[in-house]
Amino acid sequence: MGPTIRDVARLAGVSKSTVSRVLNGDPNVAEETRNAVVAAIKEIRYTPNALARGLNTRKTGTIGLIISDITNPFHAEVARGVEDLASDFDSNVILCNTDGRPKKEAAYIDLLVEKRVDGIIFTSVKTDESDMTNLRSRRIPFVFAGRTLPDVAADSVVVDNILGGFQAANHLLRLGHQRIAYLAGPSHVSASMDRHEGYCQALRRAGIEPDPQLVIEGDFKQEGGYRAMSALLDRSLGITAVFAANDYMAMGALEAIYERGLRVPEDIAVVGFDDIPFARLHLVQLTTVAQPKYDIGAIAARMLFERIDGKAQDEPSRRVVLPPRLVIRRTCGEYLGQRDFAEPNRPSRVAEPPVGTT
Amino acid sequence: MGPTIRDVARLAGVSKSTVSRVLNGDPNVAEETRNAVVAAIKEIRYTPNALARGLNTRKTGTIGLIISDITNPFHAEVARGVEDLASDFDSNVILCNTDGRPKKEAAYIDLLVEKRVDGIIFTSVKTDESDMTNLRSRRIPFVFAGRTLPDVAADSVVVDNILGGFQAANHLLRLGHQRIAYLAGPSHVSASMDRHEGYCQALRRAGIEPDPQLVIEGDFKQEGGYRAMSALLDRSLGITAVFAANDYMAMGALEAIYERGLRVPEDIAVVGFDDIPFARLHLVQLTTVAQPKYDIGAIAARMLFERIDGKAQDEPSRRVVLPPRLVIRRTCGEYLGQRDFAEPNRPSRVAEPPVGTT
DNA sequence: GTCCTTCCTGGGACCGGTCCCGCATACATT
DNA sequence: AATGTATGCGGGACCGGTCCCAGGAAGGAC
Repeated sequence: MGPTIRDVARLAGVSKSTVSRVLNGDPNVAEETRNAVVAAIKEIRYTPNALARGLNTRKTGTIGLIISDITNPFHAEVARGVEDLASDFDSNVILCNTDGRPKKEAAYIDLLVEKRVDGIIFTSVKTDESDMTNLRSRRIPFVFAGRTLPDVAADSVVVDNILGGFQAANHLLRLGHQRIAYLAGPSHVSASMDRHEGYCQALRRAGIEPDPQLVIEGDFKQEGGYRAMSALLDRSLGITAVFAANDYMAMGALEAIYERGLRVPEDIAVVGFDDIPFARLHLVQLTTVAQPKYDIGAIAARMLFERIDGKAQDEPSRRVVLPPRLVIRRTCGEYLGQRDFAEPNRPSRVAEPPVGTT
Repeated sequence: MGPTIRDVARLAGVSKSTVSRVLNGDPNVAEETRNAVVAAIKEIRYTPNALARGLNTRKTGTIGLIISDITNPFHAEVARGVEDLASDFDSNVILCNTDGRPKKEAAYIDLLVEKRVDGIIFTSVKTDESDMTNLRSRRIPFVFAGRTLPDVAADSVVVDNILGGFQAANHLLRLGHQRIAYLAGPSHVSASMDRHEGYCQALRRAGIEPDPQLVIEGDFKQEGGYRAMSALLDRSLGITAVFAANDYMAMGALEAIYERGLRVPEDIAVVGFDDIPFARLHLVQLTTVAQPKYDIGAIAARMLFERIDGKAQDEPSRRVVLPPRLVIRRTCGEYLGQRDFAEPNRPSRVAEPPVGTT
């Protein structure tokens, strides 16, 4: 259909090998020849066919991003980090929303393998081990962003969830709270477990034995946070503060609290996790533990490209742990009154991934 | 590297043509032969190479999605609609964030053309006409989602922005407001212009001549909404209500209003546009004009695939106009007190695109 | 002048599929 | 028995590039 490399060759009066050389910036081409080829390319508006190229270079310049739901602002921010970095590496990102369903995930992986993507980034929550070994045997590199799979030896970049949980609980403790509830995520998610672990550590360090009654499981969504908080309040357990495993659940919790005519933070203090955009809204001012969402994606992508480019070909798997950051706003009572607009979350230059090998 | 179709053929004792037939579900294959081939495929874990296939079928099963920023919840929702539908059509979506920069957009288009995507969906704001004619000449179908380019004859699906603007202003008018400000988006964006047009129509119908002083330009972002609203309030123009061209700017406006110690809706009523998730937060309860974001993406994708599959090959370009929907919450004073959780925004079955030809 | 490099270029196998064409066999038709 | 037709399968050109290999021309060393 469109013009091919042969058409260019014919017009420029050279062989297709030479055109190919020009296309790939081979220095061993006479200036004159190069100009002729470039002119011919312009003239017939030739665009190389990446399929044909990929067929024998075994590089497609495309990576897959497996994500549970791009509609979730946390994931959107991670995705943005991934895409920006891919763009720097002249790569494209294929977006795959799995809604956390293993079947969808497996189907997507198959598709990505068929398309011979250069690598895959996983953000989604559950992942089948057999898929991993499949990818491994096909030598398709992959990395986990924002989560990790205990048994799979693979590159990953995560936030220190234990530390984050500790920071959240510790902040509440130093404000004098003693009865602090934890709104957990689904029990199989390691992030939620780790945050709980940090919460327990903080309590124990303060000489308080964690009370299992104060822990209730949610689903990482607003509705679940609302229900969990409502249930907690109904039991009148003397709670004065609550730490939600993510901001969405904190949102639901706030709602439940306000609905009962209670005040935040006077009656109940609230801390979230993630620092999604809504948390910094003037009306909300949620105190929360911020994750470097964009960096998680960007660093994961950088690690992936290092594998792809063969720089880190056969190194052992690396695990980058990023620090969480407590952002103090209004919902715990230390509101300082200043505006707090979206901070620039797109570093002009993404930092090299901190070394940290496992 | 990996096993090829020849390996399968050898193992099954047939020719590669036959394997290809099995792969593509050709009925003219003996049951026995088919079984042998399937078994061979299983045994050596063969995965067809989509590059090789695409090279001569001229179909890649991949579409491009050009978007300004996936981090924007409006776009994320549209993207989700696109991706879900692509998935139904066994296609993948390549995500391209342009930040509205024409240069980035042009670069992405080139890349997508090189990869021979089956089609492209545009959501981003500015688009170079020459890129369009380029795509046209290469016979790569494309459709606009959520916006339209006046001079380019192409498929598009948009919300009726004039009607939306009318609904917003009309709602404020029937609540008794007379001095209604409009926080516009960038002046070159047709959506903002159209919403302004609807706003003017509503005012005129109520016998009020629109006052240019009450219109101020923002940037579709929170910060811009904050600045615009602050400027407006500083001028003491007797404003009792404000219509923001999108929810982000409404957020900023709310902030400016609260900062001055004014109350919403008692002192100033606020209406937004889009209905992004934050708008329904209990703490915010923003009255706004909802766009069917998911459907915009899904319908755009459906239209694109109709072009790709040749069903709508040479039909004239179609323009689908979706109705906006006024969602009354708290910020205008008709708060009814009921909770308002995320409504199910993923239709199990996406409606056929309403016919409507241009 | 001969030989060796270095630079530039062309030829052609190959990447891994699809698909057209042609052939063999089996069975129905006249 | 001769002819026609449907089914099942193999051979090989082709999609549009990359890249190895070989060869010619030019320049330097002896």
